[in-house]
Amino acid sequence: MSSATEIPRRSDSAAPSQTDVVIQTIKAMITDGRLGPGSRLPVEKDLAAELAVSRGSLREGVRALAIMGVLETRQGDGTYVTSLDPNLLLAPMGFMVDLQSPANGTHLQAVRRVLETEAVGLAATRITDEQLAVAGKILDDVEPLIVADRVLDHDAVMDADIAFHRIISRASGNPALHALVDSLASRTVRVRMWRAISDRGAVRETQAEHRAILAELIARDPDRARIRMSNHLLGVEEFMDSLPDGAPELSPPE
Amino acid sequence: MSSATEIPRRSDSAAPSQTDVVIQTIKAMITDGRLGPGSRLPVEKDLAAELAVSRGSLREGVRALAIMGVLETRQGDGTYVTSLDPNLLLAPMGFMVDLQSPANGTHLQAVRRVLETEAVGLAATRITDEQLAVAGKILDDVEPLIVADRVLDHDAVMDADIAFHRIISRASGNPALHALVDSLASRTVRVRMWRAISDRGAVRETQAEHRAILAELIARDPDRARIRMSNHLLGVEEFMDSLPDGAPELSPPE
DNA sequence: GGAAGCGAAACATCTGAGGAATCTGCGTCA
DNA sequence: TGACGCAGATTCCTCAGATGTTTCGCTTCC
Repeated sequence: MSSATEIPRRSDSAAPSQTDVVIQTIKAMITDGRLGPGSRLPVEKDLAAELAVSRGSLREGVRALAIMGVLETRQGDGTYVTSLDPNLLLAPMGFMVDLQSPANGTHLQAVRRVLETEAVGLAATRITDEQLAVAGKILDDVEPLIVADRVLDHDAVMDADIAFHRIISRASGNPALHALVDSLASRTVRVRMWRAISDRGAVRETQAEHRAILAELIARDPDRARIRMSNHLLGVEEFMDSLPDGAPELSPPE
Repeated sequence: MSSATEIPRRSDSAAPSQTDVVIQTIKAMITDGRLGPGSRLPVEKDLAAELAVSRGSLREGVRALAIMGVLETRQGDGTYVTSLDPNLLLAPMGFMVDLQSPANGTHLQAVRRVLETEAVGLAATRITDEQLAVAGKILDDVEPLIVADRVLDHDAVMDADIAFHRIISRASGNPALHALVDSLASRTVRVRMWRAISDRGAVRETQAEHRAILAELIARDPDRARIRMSNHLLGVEEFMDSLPDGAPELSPPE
């Protein structure tokens, strides 16, 4: 084996904790088909006995899986397997994206650009007239919030940005792609993004790029839509790269 | 809002469990900068008191974060924040990919194709001679295992496949991209993939495609490398699409 | 027949205890 | 003086029991 680089492996087979046993066993139950979406798990006491662990350890494992969106516990009812939809399982990824340092944020942004470019290309031939109308309305509603390259309501503009991109990725028809793009462009990431755009006085420019993307979608032209989206996100990347970096929310010394 | 599909939202603000409090608080500590990579957390007792939860609830939250690769607990020592590297944080995503149904597997495969195509394009201008040599050796070593379109050692061929693609994505120079590609092409996914390839008698063809990709990398030609990779993964997608589908070993009857 | 009420079932949380692994400081010895 | 080994302290790991809260299903009553 080419063990090669020093990949830090947490799951040393040496000491699998009780909680790890729980997680691995339940995962195996699902992949084996013993448990399917919507299935109900045995009650805590029984399952703990079956896996030969205490209820406390079982709960730790179940909770971890619940956080990851695999299981869902309902007090007074029971524990169930979720639908296992991509949106549900990829949601926690946004959590991890938030924890990335700004340096890696640049890398993630590049990934996002690639994926959204693909998404807009797919969407160009699949997006419905209704979706196009909604996207257009989003851009229209934002317009009055921008005056002389200053933003009146940052949150509203950001929400519109999220909604606009989300409609497009959803229209791609690939739920996994949609979920992934959504995770990569979490709210935390976008806060940094819009600060960069705002600092550079590029709010109107960004808005214009959005309109250009929408125009290509209306024209149902995948190639041109890709170019517009790619250009749009490339611009955002440049803004973020030139950001002073530094800690996320920490008040910059200057 | 276009609430659209009935996405089951677990995080109803109505009832944030104690464990959720723990997770959110610790996450906030990290994003705020109060805790950085390598930082040590207060001991269980103190932290539980600070967050006003019992040790058990605290442990559930800490464990969940540990599973996600954010924290690392060392018995007898303490609890620490990990390096927060993309490889570490995106690793659990492979777990979620494994749980996807075959139907969504097709969608994930499409995402993988897009990302790996980008990766190979970036790698073409950055890959080192050493990495090229290793990639070449991987393909050479696999050759004798294939005779008349039959595979002697499935595991070995699959490992080689993983290693080949991994070297390329690593050479892209984008750690986030590398980590993501790695997660999408988990071992479980590849098992299905190679079964499809094998069933279609396309083993030699696949090997030839790998060699074509390597040739373009040696030539340092990003455009051609992209085409080769895209073609390669598109072929794999087709094989998988034509697979009898159906759940692996799922027995729905009750 | 329908609705309100009761009780069982199940998860949520807390508390206390003992065990195992690790680190630290001190003493001993060469 | 330096290295080694041992004991204590620290910390996480696991377990067990008890109580609170929520939900579901059945019964009873109007």
